[in-house]
Amino acid sequence: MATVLDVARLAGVSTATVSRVLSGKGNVGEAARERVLSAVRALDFQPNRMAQGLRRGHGSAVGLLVGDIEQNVYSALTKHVQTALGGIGLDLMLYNLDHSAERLSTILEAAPAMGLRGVALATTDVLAMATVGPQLRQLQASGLLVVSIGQRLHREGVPSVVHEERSAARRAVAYLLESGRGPVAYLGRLSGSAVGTERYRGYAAALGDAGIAIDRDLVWDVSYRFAAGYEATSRALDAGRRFHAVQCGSDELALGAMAAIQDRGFAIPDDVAVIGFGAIGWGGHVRPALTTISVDPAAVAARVADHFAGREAPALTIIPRTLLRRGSA
Amino acid sequence: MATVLDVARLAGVSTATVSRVLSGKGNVGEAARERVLSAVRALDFQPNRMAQGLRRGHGSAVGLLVGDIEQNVYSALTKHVQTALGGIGLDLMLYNLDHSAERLSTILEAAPAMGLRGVALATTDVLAMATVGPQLRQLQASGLLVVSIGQRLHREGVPSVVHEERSAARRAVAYLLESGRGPVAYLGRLSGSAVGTERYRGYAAALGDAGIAIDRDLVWDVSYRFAAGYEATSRALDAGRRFHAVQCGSDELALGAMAAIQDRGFAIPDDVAVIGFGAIGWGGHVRPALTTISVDPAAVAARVADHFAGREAPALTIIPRTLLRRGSA
DNA sequence: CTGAAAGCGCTAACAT
DNA sequence: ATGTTAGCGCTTTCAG
Repeated sequence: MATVLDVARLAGVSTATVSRVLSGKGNVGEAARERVLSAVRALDFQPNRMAQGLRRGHGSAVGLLVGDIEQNVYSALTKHVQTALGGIGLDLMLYNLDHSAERLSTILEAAPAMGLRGVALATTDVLAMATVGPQLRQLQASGLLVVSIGQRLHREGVPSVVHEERSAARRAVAYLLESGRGPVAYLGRLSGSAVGTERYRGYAAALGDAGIAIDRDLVWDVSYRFAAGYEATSRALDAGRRFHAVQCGSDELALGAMAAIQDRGFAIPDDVAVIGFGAIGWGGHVRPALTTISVDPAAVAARVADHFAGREAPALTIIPRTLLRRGSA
Repeated sequence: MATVLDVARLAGVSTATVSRVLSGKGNVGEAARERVLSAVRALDFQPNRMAQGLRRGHGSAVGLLVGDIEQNVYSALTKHVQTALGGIGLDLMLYNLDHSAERLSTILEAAPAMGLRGVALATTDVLAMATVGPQLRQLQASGLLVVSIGQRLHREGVPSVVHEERSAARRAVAYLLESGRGPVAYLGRLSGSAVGTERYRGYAAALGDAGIAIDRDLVWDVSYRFAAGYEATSRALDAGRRFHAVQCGSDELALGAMAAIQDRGFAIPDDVAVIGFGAIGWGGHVRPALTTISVDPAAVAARVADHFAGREAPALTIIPRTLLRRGSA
């Protein structure tokens, strides 16, 4: 591994000049610059990131904290964030929270010592701001860049990049109602999830718009995974609840609901229409194909990169969603 | 951020002693150790990873290079690898290869300067060993730990942790044949994928065992994604090919095949049985539920961690697979 | 058992 | 425009 000193010697300049050429800061004569550059190439020099980090006070990796990388929403996000960060010379340190608040705190606690340039928090779990808030502020005070993805924390001073939630759900449910698919049930996580509540509110708003009262028996509060969707829907079906559509809080849930409906011999969408939320990969390939609400991880990643690149960016960015009409509704 | 010097001062010892206590290397008197430890707690000291890395010559993060994090196989693997590495004090730097050989080379090239402790290569794409081989050896020469996941590179001197491929496929196809589901088609990537060929060979072996000749029209060489499976199967169906089962090289492909079959009004598994490969998350929730071949990311991660922990581990570990019988076959 | 001191590779004042 | 130099925080000989 060649060092700046090797480059400096070969180019016949001092290490300071090498550093200046490489960083682009400070004035360097054309002749010297040329020689440095060719020495860099000749030695295949790559600056040692740890030394740079030690000197600068922070490294060149951003910590991405995701709720659960195994869920497609997060893996798709991760992919785009990694690409976007790579574009501005930043690496990605991945931390899987596994939806654990304790783990989140531990990681936040260790972030400065880790040499992270910043932290991107991507979880929709409701955060205990009493403990997380101070930690986040502490990080910012240490000079770390902090960004929230999917959850609005801009009031807490954390720039946030989120998707539209309530209005998107509202439009989807309105579509169901207009298509004569009522009564419409809601399947999703109401508490514990920062976005779950918003989505439910969109459902409630759409019913309100249509002058329909909310039927508590048609609102199922569950976790986000497949099994939860399957069970809740099965229970409702077996209990003889009357509904002709289900708006789900996630695609996983929607798939679970579809399985429950199909297992009981009902047809989708004729007997029961289903709309998911999140447009994960396989939704279009299931039969019937899942009608769902879009996500735009690339747009999110682009905005997140803006923040880490130090580019001007709004404290709150809201990415729009659209209804993806496919076979299930 | 407290430094070793702060701790040393508070404990009334030298920084060397603090370092010795923290690393557990070297002898330290009981009294001194106690004082250091309580000083560490009092100051909430956490060693600066970049300084440690600079001094030691390498950092404490492992680079995980995955083919495509958005594919469930890789995200599940990543999750477990991150957990396992965390257990031995290592962080995870994620690099998404996007199946690009060029990107792989770039990352491998930069790895030492990045301060990585090691690199875990998780891709089943066929590697151009002429260029990748030397790079890998170069990394090892620089003291980086290198492990291959999913692809056998132990002959190249890279310890590998892989799943059973050929024999697992062979058993699955044999099961199809024994259940009277023949003729059996094979849908998967034959070239370009290091495991695709192996899986196909398992298929071929099972046919051979049953004394059946391979019908080239029933072997579809495609990429790994949904769409490819859908199209290949549609084409075969529309061309009037005769087969009553499809062994697929991946679950994504299987889902595509199922959609094609269902779209043409055929029943699964009665008209055509389908077996996937890989047991990704949603397979059990589709209808009919996908019969597939298991994966064990936790087992893989555990072995990978063994390598990075410097624990004794075999040059080649093969994780067994089992047939997961569900509804589609 | 413990301390002093050198130095990992780099950057940023500070000189010139 | 360019060089000199002082560390960033830590580990590790080398002395004692």
